[in-house]
Amino acid sequence: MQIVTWNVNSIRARENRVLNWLDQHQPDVLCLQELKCREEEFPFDGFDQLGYEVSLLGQKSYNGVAIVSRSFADDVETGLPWAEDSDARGIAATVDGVRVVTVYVPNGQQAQSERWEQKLVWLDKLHEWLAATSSPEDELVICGDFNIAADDRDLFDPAMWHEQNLATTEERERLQALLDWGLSDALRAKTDAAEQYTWWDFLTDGFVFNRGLRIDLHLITQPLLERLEDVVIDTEERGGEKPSDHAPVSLMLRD
DNA sequence: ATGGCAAATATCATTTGA
Repeated sequence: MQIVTWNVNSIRARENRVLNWLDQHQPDVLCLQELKCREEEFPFDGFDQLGYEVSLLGQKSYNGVAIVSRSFADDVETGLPWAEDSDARGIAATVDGVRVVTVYVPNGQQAQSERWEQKLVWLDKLHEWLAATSSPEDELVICGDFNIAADDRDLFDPAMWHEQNLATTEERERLQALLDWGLSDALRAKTDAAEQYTWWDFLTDGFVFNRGLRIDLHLITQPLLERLEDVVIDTEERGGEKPSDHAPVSLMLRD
């Protein structure tokens, strides 16, 4: 089973890229973040034609998340991690027996800022929601753009990033708390290697110089850890004309 | 003193991203 996470940075700007990738790779589940559109603006037709269904939570201009699946998406839940959140940042569904949760964690803008404080609260709420609705014994994956570099191997310049937004102790503690509940960072279960980046900046042409971050993650429970085959970052998709600034990341599970 | 890019909005400039 292949479960992919991809921050597409606008589904309308990336429609052809996403459909071509989907057709070529044929994953079971494709989780998308940063749709940047309302539900009525989502390009459903191309997904239909490839034999996929789309469950989504849209929002004008910002955020927006979707679960694209080959099989029926059961028990779709939106409004995560809490019902009153005005941002479209979370959706969950059960596909082929696996509970798939995908999130777009708030960016935080700058360490110690008001947005950063809200990011910490959002992560606390995600933890509360998870603990209230799920068990570490479930076959469950939380994937998405966490906007946190788990440790210094996940940063291109640790000295420059020291205690900066995405790399602060407080953010890393929130991520660790999720792991302590009963999740494993799937890529780290496979490799200790540095430079396993999933994002490269547009501003300074980061991809060309491999100045990237690993911020797109799959966190999996023990039952899925036992099925873990590999995690594959498709850096090729970051190249060419008009890519997203994030690469698709695939969780490969044994049947 | 803080550039450089990309996307959305209805904009000819601002916000957000990470």
